Order: sequence, then C-alpha cells, then structure tokens
Amino acid sequence: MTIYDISEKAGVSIATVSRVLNGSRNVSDKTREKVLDIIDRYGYTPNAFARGLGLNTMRTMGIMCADSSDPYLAKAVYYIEQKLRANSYDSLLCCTGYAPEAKAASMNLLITKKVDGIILAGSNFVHDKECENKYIADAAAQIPVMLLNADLDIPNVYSVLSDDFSSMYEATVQVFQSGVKDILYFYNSNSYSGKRKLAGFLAAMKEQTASEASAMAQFYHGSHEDVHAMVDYLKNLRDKGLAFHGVIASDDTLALAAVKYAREMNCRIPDDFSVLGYNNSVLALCCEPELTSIDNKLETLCQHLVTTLLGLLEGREMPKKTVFSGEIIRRGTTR
Amino acid sequence: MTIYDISEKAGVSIATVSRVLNGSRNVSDKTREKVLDIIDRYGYTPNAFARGLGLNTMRTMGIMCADSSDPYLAKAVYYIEQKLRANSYDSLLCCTGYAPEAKAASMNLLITKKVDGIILAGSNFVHDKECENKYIADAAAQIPVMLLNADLDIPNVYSVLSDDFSSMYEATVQVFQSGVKDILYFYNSNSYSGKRKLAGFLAAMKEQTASEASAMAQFYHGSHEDVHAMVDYLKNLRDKGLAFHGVIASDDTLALAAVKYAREMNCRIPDDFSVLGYNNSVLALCCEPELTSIDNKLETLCQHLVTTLLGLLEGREMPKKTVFSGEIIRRGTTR
DNA sequence: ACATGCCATGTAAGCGCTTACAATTCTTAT
DNA sequence: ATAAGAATTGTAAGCGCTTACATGGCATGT
Repeated sequence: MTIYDISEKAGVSIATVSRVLNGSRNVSDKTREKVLDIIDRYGYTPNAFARGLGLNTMRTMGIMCADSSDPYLAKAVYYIEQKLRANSYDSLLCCTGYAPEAKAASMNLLITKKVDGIILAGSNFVHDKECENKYIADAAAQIPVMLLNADLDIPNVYSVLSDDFSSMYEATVQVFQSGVKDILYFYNSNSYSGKRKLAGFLAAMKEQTASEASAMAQFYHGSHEDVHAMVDYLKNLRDKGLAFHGVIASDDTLALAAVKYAREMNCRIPDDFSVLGYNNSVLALCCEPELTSIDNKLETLCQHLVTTLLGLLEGREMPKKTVFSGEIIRRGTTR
Repeated sequence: MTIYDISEKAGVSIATVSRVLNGSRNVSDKTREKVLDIIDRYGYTPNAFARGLGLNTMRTMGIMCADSSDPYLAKAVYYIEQKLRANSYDSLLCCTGYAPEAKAASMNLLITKKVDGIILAGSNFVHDKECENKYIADAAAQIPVMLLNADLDIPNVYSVLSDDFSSMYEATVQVFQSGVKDILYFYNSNSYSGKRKLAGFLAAMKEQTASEASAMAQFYHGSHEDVHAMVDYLKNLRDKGLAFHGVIASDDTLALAAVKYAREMNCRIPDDFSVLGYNNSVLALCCEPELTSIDNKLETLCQHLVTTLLGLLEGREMPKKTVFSGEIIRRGTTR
C-alpha cells in the first residue's frame, strides 16, 4: 500500500495525499476528509525510508552512554527517551563502554544512520587532551551534539550539567564541621564531572584543615558492580595505615561499599563513621542506615537538555551551557 | 557527496560503486581498490535513507520495555543492545510505561519506523485475555516479535524465558525446609512471569504444608522505587495479625524492603527472619547481610533472544520457545 | 462582463540508492 | 584463430515519498 494506491482510490493526485499527510494548509476540507477516510479504511502507513529520503530526517535522536545498565545512566537514558518521545522523536541507543576508541566509532555510526542530533549522556565522553575530543568536534560539525554533565568549548556542542564542584564543596564542609576530620574521598572516575567533584572536595578540605589533603583522595579502578572488591580496597587502605572515619564518595555505589566496610569494621554509622554518596539513586535507600546523598536533579537536567536540543533543531538560539545546582539529601549516614 | 560523485571521480558507473559498497563479488580487484580509494579520499558515506529505501531495511531493531531505569530491565536492554550491535544492528529504544494502551501505540510506532524486528523486554507485555494481546499478534503478522521472559502462542512470536516456576518452587522448598514455616510471598506483578513465580511458591507450600497457603501471598501495588512504602506495607500486614518469619519476594527491590522491615522489627537475619529475592541484581549485594537471590541468567537469555531473532531474519527455522533454568545464589539472608 | 488574484490541485522532477538486465570484455577450450 | 561462456561493467528502472512549479477554478472588485 503506497501513496499511489491511496491517491487512486481517493481520486486525487499523490501530491494531494502527501499534503494531507503532512498537514499542509493548501487542501480543501472536503478533499482532506475524503483522503483521510480512504487512508484509514485501507490502513495505509507512509514508508518511513521514503519519507526520510524526501525530508532528510526520520525524527530520530542518538543517545550515547557508556553503560545503560549503570543505575545513574539508566535513569538518564530513561528521562531523555521519555522527553524525546513526548516530542515525537525516537531514540537510537548506543552503549559504547568506556574505551575511548569505541566512542568515535559509535558516534560515526550514529551519524551514518542520520540521526538528527546526538546526546552524550555522562561526562566520560570528554577527555583532557583536545585531540581526544576531536571526534566530538567532528560530529558537532555535522549535527548538534548535547553533553550531559560535561562541558566543552567547541562550536555546536551544548551542555547541561550540575554544579558538581559546589555540591561537593558544600557537602565536604558539612561533613567536616559535623566533626569528622579525617575524610576519605573515594572516587572512580576522572571524567569531567569526576574532576569537578574532586576539586570541590579538595578545596573544602584545604580551607577547613588549612593543609593539602590530597592523600585522602583515593581512586578506585574497577567495575561499578563489584561491591566486594571496593570493600577490600578500603580495608587495604586501612591496613596500610590510612586513617579515616568518614567517606565521601563520587557515586552511590562506592558509598554503599563504604557503608559495608564500616559495618565489617564494626563502626557505628553515623556515630563512629560517616558516609556521603552522590546521585541520590535508588541505592541510597537500600542500605541501613539510608545514605545521605547529593541529588543532582537528573530529571531536570535531562528535560532541559532535550528542550535545548529541540530548540537548536528548530534553528532557535539556545544557551550553550546550562548549570543547575544540586542538593544534599540528608539521611542516616551522616550526623 | 553522493554515489554519483564517487562514480564520476572513479570513472565507473554508480552500479559499480554500489557493488563495491555492498561487497558484491562481481567487481574486479582493480576497480574495487580504485573505488575504495576515492571513497576514503573524499570521505563518502552512503545515505542511510536511500539505502533503506532500496534495501527495505536500515538494520534497526525495536526494543520495548516498560521502564528502562528499572535495574532488571536496564540490564536486559543493555545486554540486548550489545548483542545486536555486535551483529551491526542498532536499537531503537521505546519505554512504554505499564499502561496497556501505550503498548499498542508504541508497537505501531516502531513498525512505522520500519524496524526489522521487535523485542518485548519483560513479561508485562502479555496479558491474560487474548484480546489484550491482539496488538502483539498484529505486529507479529508484519515482523518477527521476540518475548523476553514471557510466552505466547501466536504465530511469528518467539520466546526466550527462564523457568520461573521451578526456580521459585525450589527456593520455597529450601526456605521451608530450613525451618521457616510461615513464609510470606511478596510480589508486585501479575505478569506472565509473575504468575509463574507465584504458582511455584504456592505449589511448594501446598506440598510442604499440605494446605492452601494463598493467604500468605501478598500483592504490593506501588512504585518499584518507593522502598519506604513497601516497608510500611509489610508492617501493616503484621499489625493486622499476619504472622511471618520469612519473605520470598518476586523481585530484589521487594526483598530489600523485607530486609529493611526485619531490621526495623529488630529481627536478626537470617536467624529470626529469612529473605529471598529474585533477579540477583546489584541490589542483592547492597544490603546487610547480602541477599540470597535467584539468578535467572539474564545475559544468557538476552543473547539467545538476539540469536533467535537474527536467525529468524535470515529465514532460518528457530525454536519457538527456549527455556533456561535459574539458579539460587545463597547469601546471608537465608539459613 | 472582465481582469485580478488566490486557492486547490496536478505534473513531474528529484532524493540517493539497489539491482535486473543488457552490453562489453576477457578466458578458455577447441 | 574462434566460438562459447564467464566475468565485469553499464544502463536504466524502480523504491515511495516531497515539493517547486504549472494549471485551472472561483470569488472579488471594478
């Protein structure tokens, strides 16, 4: 069933059918109804490929993320997909993993598939060296690129992010002033937002202790799912003589491991040991006591991101960078 | 840059360029090289829409799920996407929510977009009444439809699922025989696989206690994220006089709530109170003690599902239904 | 009654590719 | 050397749609 069949049955030209389909104003009400009637009598659906070829779009957006099963990214993907769908865009999902090479390839793949825009969900897509971000610049030269939780000074690349520095700064000050002086910062990402968080922690500690505390920032290099390995890592630190009575984590997963660690060490939380997480994910409610965590307003970020992207596609001027501030959700793991 | 430009620069016809692009054997090595050389010198990429129009496929699969941020579904989507990508298929993600009306609409949307096949991730897509599954039958009449964790006797609908009945039966027997006689079955889904699990529990209990235990199966109707509400629900049951010293949950989220409940009641786990979850998700490692949970081999299921789908598209005969058995992962919440 | 202009419709030329079929060139066996 | 057949290449007809432009009908103002 093609547009020709419909035009024939309705006794009009294919141009008229096409006009009806595309909501053109230049069709008399009578013809429109006649065509519409035939269309749903015969159950016709336009061929998306032909349509795409003619219009040069299939209203599809590319969403890239390292791992859509990571709780935080899963949420991001979900919010973005919903918001896009509400604007009748479909989402082509592309999980790249964390290897840099794969990212450029995936990006090209999406462009090849002719998506209307690309969303990079997660700050791990931007790197330090400019040359490593070339793949983003290349893509942005062709279609709009949106960054979630990262920032990059490249034309046609737009960002929506939370103010990780301030959130982490603020949180650190609070924990410190609650009496926990030896705070371990536990993080697993050197991504853009990972760095901002770390900087926030360090700035606060420097200010509070009037000394460099960088030794207290420990990088965890491992799967975000292997909680046992994280706990072992913390034990190991302790065995090596690093003293800490509180952990601020760059992520709820790590924070949970810290809670587990404290429990295994027989520390009472929050009396003897404080833990603070980041992202305020479901995980925060899953431990005992519940996790104090920084909520970075993911849903708002995602909605804003999509709004910006759609605006861009409509040719409107949009803010190149939008920053939202986070919020500390106090629960049982801090005092 | 189109195929015409390339053909001109290479001094061959567009047919030859197309043949090179599609790996046709009927091209001399010399011409192939010449064309390939021009192609990457000028950086040409075929137009996907035109290609789609000609080939009637864009190598895209539709993945539908109620909520891709649900930990279990997120994993499923991830595994499926990865396996598809490894076979150079892209994934169009479509989160439908749990409302039945939305499902049919989303399905049509995907078909309209000309996906090569549709994957329904999660058993909530199949309903009791045959008429409610009509939307699946309609879709299946057009393209192959794969069901994850569900089963439906409709032509052109293929299923890959885990043996939920047996897993739950087995688990229930184990918990019962460990000495917990008054087990509460806590579930939140009447989906296909939800029913199978419940049946497994009931069958085991009937056998063990030689009496109907249906009163001990309690349905929780609420968000999978609102842990507090779940705990309250359990407290409420207890206040109403329902005695239970163990909970078997249809899902790790519910199981976590049970752990929380037990803790608030000051029951020691597993001595005074046993909990068993389902899905063996990350959550299982997040509580204290860690959750005994049924692993239903999601990755295997997903890989098999994609293999089947791809086989179908290649016109091969494939098993209409594949069942894998689960495994009980014993951890600290059962004795 | 007639020119003016607008609105509705039709015609036909793409969009960029695939592929059946025709044409040409190259092998190989005789 | 030559005919038959295989391998390579070209020609052109779609695939199903959008849309610029052309055409014709009708209302309006004079």
